[in-house]
Order: sequence, then structure tokens, then C-alpha cells
Amino acid sequence: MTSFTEENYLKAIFKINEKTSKPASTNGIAQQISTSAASVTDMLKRLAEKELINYEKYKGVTLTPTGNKIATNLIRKHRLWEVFLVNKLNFSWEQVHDIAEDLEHIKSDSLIQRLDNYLGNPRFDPHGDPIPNAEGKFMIRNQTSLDQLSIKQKGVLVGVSQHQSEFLQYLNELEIKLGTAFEVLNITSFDKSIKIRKDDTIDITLSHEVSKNLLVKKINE
Amino acid sequence: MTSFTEENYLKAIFKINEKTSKPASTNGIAQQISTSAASVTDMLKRLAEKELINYEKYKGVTLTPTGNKIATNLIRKHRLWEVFLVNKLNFSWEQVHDIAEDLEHIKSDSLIQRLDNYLGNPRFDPHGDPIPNAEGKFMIRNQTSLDQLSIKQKGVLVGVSQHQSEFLQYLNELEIKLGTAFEVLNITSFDKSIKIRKDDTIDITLSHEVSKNLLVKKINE
DNA sequence: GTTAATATTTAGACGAATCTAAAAATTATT
DNA sequence: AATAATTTTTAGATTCGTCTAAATATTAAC
Repeated sequence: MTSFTEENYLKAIFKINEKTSKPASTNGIAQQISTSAASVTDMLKRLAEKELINYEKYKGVTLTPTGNKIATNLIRKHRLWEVFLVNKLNFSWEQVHDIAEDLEHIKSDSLIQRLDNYLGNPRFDPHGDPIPNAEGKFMIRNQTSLDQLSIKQKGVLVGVSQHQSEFLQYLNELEIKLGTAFEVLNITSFDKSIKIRKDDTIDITLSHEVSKNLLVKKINE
Repeated sequence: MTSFTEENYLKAIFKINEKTSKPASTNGIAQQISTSAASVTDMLKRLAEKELINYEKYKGVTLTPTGNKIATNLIRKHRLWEVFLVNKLNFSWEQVHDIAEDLEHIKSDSLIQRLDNYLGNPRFDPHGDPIPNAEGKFMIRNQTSLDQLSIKQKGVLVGVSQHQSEFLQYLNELEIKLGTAFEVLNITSFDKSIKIRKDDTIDITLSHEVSKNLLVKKINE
């Protein structure tokens, strides 16, 4: 049985592995968990002892199949709970992360199975992130960040790669949400800011900082 | 901030106080929590330090107003989650206790408020136990246990005072559930077993052990 | 290829929650 | 009222997760 804390380490390692495609470093994990490198080393020993991670001193960490199973299941639970909070309890997408962070540690397979069904077996969470299935498989989607598009290209917002509530609230103000359709009107070369026409009606200029965090699906016609 | 463990102690003390109308003893708490008396003493010191309980060595424990607030809020959360599990996820009433035991520790006031609304502000949980309001007030209901009724008395099942899954499954088999109407046909004096006519159709004999755990509301006509 | 900078691990300590065994206090019994 | 039985508390140890400070290993810089 894994503890709350152990689970958070596994999830952190998973995320770092996923993002960097490299073994997670002690410091990287420490930063992700907001703890000291010494604490991380201690925990890595315990997790290696339990055979949840592959760990060699000074070499970085990856997950064993068992560890990976636990991590993806946590992500599955986290994202399903987020769907519940938004779709059923009418929370806004920027409010749900912290609550789901606790709910994901509830240990009951039948609960998650029933929740999944109750929600209609959603494939994506309120931020557009894919929900892995019970076997830990993620659906892959054809997507790029908005800053990769060129002028006249049309697209739809399918996700965000930043979950900070300030960022999401900014999108709320602009009425940009998942499913929003747009066309690229213009790209300013010196600061990479991008002008888009939203829903065929409203023109909005977004900074590069924003556009690179918007995940879009191109529409070809 | 109270820990998971501290919260369980507060809830145990609340339950014992409520049931016995006396300060909770160290041994009583130990039994309720399934731990040693020594551990209980340790924890009582901590809780007293935090002013969550009134504790004098060898004298037993009661909750301070703050402690009481926390305990009733846990019960509120537990029972609301049970309603969710049964009404929305279609769990059966004997399956939900353990899951709710974990869910009750999730700390988010807005979550509970929204959950309450989503469920239609239920007053009772799936076992017929009252759900305290946000101020910790319990609704009191006119009820007796079935073994207190006399012959020809009619009633409706409004609750159970035993939550063990074996007991609840036994009731499932007999198709006895909350709202089931009945009339007392007969009481056997030597073993206090009781014969009732359920839904005007089926006659069932219940042992005293069972009948004293069924909470009923009398119907006067 | 040394030296300097950075990353990682070890050492030692601490708090929370638990345990067993022993001591002390309370309650019950004769 | 004295002894026996029970309950409660203390003492001391253990595990989990954390910390700071110091030591060691790795990587980067000159």
C-alpha cells in the first residue's frame, strides 16, 4: 500500500519523465514537490526498496512498471474528479486542481469505475488533458501549440499546457475555452504575438507567452 | 489544521459522548479506533494542547466547541458523500461506509456546499441518519426501535442503528428498506421475536437482535 | 586536466503517530 | 479498609517524512 506522500513522488517522477523524456533528477523532483533535495533522496531509497522506481545514485530516476501503473492511475483519478467537479458541481476550470489533488488519493477501484461511467467515460478533462484508461493508456491527439500555426490557418482550442489559475482566468476574460474556433490573422515577427479571429467575430491579440500554452487542433479545408 | 488521524479521534469521541451521554474513556476510544490505550493517551494530550477536547487525567474526555464543530462537520461530510455514492453512483447502502470514511477528510468548504446543493440538500443519509447542517445542528426525528412497538401498531422504517454490511445485506434479502411500511402482527414473549406484515402483503418474523436495530416512525390512524 | 561550481547524498535531529511493557491511579471486592 | 482487578498513564522504542548542515560526486570552466 502506497502512502499519500509516496504517491505524490511517483506522480512527480512521472510528470518529469514525460516532459523531459529523461530520468528525473533529485533536484527536479525536489522542485516539483516543493521540498529539499535531501528529503527526495530519502524517499527515493524507500521507493526503490519497494521496487516502484529504478534508482541508481547520481543517475536519476525512472518508474518501474508497477510505479508507472500507480502514477497513471493517480492521473486518471485526478482528471476524472476534475470532470466531476466541473460538469456536475459547476466549478470553473481554474478552481478544480487543488481539490482533485486530494481526491485522487482516495483508494477505491469500484468508486473510480462507477465515477467514470457516471460521467459518461470522458476522454479528456476540463483542461483538455487526456484521461488514461484503466490500463494506464493515454489517448494521443493531433495537436500543436498555437504559436506553431501560420497566417490564415484555422483551428480549435483543445487544451492548455498551463494550469495556473491566473492563466485560466485570463482566458475566461477573453471568453476563450475548449472548443473555441479561430483563424490566425497576423503574427508580429519581433515579439511573436499573434492576432486571431475568434468564432468568426472577435479579433484578439495574444502574447507569445500565452499562445505557446494554447493547444490547438488544425482545421484543414 | 487537523490531521486525518486527529479527525478520527474527534469523531470517535463525539460518537461515544453521543451514545453514552458521558465523557469518553481512554479504553472506549481505543476500542472505537482499534488502537492501544497508550496511543490514545498520547493523542489526547495533543488534542487537549490544541484545545479541541476537555481532558483531565483519568477523568475521561469531552469535546470543546471547536472540537465539536470539527466532529459534526466530519459527520456532515461523511453522510453527504454516502448520499452521493448511493443516489448518484448507485452503490448499495452496505457498500458506502468505508469509502465515505476516506472522502470525509477532504478539506474544501466550497466542495461540500456544492455537493449538498447538487444532491438536493438531503436531510438524511442512505441509512436514515440525519445530516447535520453547516452549523452542526442535527434534525431530530420522532422515532423508536421496532422492538418498542406493540401488536397492531403500524409504522415505517426510517433508519437503522447498525451499519455492518452483514446486517444491511440481510435486510436487502428480506427487501426491507427505508420507507418500507409494516404492521406488527405478533410478538413472541420468550425470545422477543416479532412478526410483521410488510407492505400489506408479506409476513416476516424478525429476531429481537434485528428488531431493536430497526428505527421506525409510528403511524397513527 | 585541475579547479570551480553544481548536484546529490549522508549524517544527525525532529515531530507525528504508533507500539509494548511497566508503573501508577482508580474502582471493585471482600 | 485492605487487597485485587481494572483502567489509565508513562517510559522507551519504532516508522514515516521532514529538515539543516556537512561531505562527496559529478559536471562545467578555464
